Amino acid sequence: MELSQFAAIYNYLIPNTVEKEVTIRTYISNEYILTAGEEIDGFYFLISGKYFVSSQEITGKELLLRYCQAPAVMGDIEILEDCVIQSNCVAAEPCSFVFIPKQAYEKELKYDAAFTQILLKELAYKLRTCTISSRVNALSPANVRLAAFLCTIASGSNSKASYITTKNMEETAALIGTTKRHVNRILKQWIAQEIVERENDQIRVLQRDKLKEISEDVRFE
Amino acid sequence: MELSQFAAIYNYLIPNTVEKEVTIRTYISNEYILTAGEEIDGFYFLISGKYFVSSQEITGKELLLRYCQAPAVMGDIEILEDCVIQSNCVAAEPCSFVFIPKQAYEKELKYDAAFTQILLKELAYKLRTCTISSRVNALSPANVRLAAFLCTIASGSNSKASYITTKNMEETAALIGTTKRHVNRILKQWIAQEIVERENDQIRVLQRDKLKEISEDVRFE
DNA sequence: TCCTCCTTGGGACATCTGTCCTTTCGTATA
DNA sequence: TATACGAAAGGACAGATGTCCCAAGGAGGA
Repeated sequence: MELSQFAAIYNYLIPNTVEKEVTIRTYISNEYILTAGEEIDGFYFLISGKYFVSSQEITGKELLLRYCQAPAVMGDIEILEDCVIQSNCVAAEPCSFVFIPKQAYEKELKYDAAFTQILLKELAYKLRTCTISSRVNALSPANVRLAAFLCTIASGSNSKASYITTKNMEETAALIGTTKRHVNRILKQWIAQEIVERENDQIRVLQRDKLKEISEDVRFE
Repeated sequence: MELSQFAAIYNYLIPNTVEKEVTIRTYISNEYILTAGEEIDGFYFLISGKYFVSSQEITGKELLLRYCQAPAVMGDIEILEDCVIQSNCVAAEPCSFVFIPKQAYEKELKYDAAFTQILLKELAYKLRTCTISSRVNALSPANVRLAAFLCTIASGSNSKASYITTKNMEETAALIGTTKRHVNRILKQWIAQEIVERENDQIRVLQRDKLKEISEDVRFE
């Protein structure tokens, strides 16, 4: 989806913030934006920041579905399918959104051609990437997924070396669909190969190229 | 997505078949409808029959993405994202579609509110189910996926006992993301438990309840 | 300071799954 | 008929991954 179209929507919506019940919502790092199982209240158009989407099985197992940066929309599935929130959305860094209440959409935007085109493109994009990651998740072993994960979250940082805090290994492991134990196994192997090193609660990427090689073009975005 | 809305579209489109370049396309069992990597020529609205969608990795590995029955649409991702065909679509039984050429869509339907709503709902539905199956494929072991697969393809048949032809075990295995060898292992175990039996090239389901239990509510649809 | 609780890393083992290979069997062909 | 070829089942083994558990270390409270 092209940013220019998104920008058009933003420009259209933001000036009307007060009058049309359209507001800006902001979240801090690690804050839950949406929680699976709850009711959706409207559309969220990401303006800045990144968030990640994960979903949970009945068993409690979690899985990273994708990382999102602008332009991105939350709430589309839920409003269009009239269902509860399907996945957890958590801010990966400070995020701000243009928020459009569900009622405002139903009343004023549902048959707005420009708005619907934006939604269509966004949904098609999500579906295509979901299809790709579905295949990848199912067919790639855990070390490939872990490498892809590290590449993804390290993508914003310094290109020479990056530090990744592992304050919560349990959750990190769950996000890529495996266990802490197994992540440790993989890391230990990479440390032996000097691809990464550990220090306190940080994983430092030493050879990003190697990680990219291992991840085989898999990306969570 | 509700069938009634789909019916409305069909009723709207079909009478105009000749004038508007809208045609009916039919396929026999096992025929390829769309092949990944080729160009899309239009929208396909399923009227009758079932097809399945699978995708291939560079490695040649295949994975079942979903089974579709009416109402269902093919070509939406490709046209909206302007990309080549993302997945293979193969008729599971004789299928017929209302076919709308891409140009006809661009010219006459792109800003048609009713048509856009149909697309939106279909995309949202696909995205939701893709999300679910993504998680399931990634987190469920092969026996759960195989049970789900058998339940899905047996769902149309007699409820007491069903026969499934395994003319092509290799492909069946690939579809659920594993190998023929492993499928055999699982089947052997189920035969010992009298959940299924094999005869010639058929798998006969003896205890569908057990399979449903094993499949843990996983469905490819 | 000492105790307790929690988290983390990793050992041991079981299970899941893929790869390779052998045997068997049916079919086609000389 | 005998031979050859190929598909299918399954044995053997290795690697990937999950489960259970323990020891070490850090944080917080008595």
